[in-house]
Amino acid sequence: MQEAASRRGVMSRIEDLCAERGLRMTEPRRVIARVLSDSEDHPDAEELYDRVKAIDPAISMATIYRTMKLFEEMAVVSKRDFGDGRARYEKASGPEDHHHHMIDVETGEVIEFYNQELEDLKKRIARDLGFKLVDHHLELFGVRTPKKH
Amino acid sequence: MQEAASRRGVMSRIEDLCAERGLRMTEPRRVIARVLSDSEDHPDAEELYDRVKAIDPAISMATIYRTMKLFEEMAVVSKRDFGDGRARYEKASGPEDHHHHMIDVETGEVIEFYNQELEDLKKRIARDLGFKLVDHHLELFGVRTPKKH
DNA sequence: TTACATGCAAAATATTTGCGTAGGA
DNA sequence: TCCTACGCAAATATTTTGCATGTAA
Repeated sequence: MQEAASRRGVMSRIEDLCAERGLRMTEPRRVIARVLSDSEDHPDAEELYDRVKAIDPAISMATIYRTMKLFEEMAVVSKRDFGDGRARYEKASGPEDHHHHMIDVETGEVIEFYNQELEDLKKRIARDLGFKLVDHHLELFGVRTPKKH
Repeated sequence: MQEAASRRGVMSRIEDLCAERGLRMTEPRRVIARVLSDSEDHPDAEELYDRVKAIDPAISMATIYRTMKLFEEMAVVSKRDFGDGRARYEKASGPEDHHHHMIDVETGEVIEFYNQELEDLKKRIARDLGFKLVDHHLELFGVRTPKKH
């Protein structure tokens, strides 16, 4: 298990990153950063807004979107798309922990997975096409198969 | 090269599929099916609308969306997401030709590729997670690397 | 102090839907 | 004929933006 953000004093990992990169750390950004740091799922803007409002009700939806765009540009969060019409966000992890998503099309449940073979293969495919990989998304959509007995 | 749709008489491949599946073949559906059959790229709704209007100006945007949803449910087209805010469509290909997309983040250029190793790996990952794969999306985002000299 | 971030509300985008009419089987 | 698809326009849903004000550095 990696070093827990909440045990490193008052600042979350995401706050650290923002500070390192010279961003002006305002109250809304601090709150949003902490909510993201504490989230283990894939909230959309509305869901983030709810969680942030629970801490500081003055923060607006516009700031959620503006901050997500900022954090995304700074590679602090990743934007995801699971096929419903809205964007979802999760804290960015380094290239050494680039997981993907298996989506249960019947329940909407999202399972994260990581596969080293896949990581290697993707890099190889990109290189063969003459590209350096900047980002990549993989979503698998499936139905649960009954357990064999 | 597979049998060209336009040489099989008046009906496009997509029209065939619709007929086979007992869909009422209206004029708008016929036109949209042909536009899709003739498209080798990944048009969004607006772009499809333009191409369709060029053939029959009476066809509305609502019908584009309604028909895309219908065709998607019938597995006649696939919906794609390349990270800008809109859905893109392309004619569905069988599981034996499931290609993916490499997107040049600097130019927006989209390159299709196919990789059998990747197909096998994805199926294996899904199975290991207890799922049967229904659909899957992979997009690689990258920058072109200068040719070695 | 001063540039930049914020809240609010309006705008822009993308997509869906209700309703009365038209058209395919 | 009869059911369903269609066009139109209004409605939704999501995300972005202009502007006046507030605030971190």
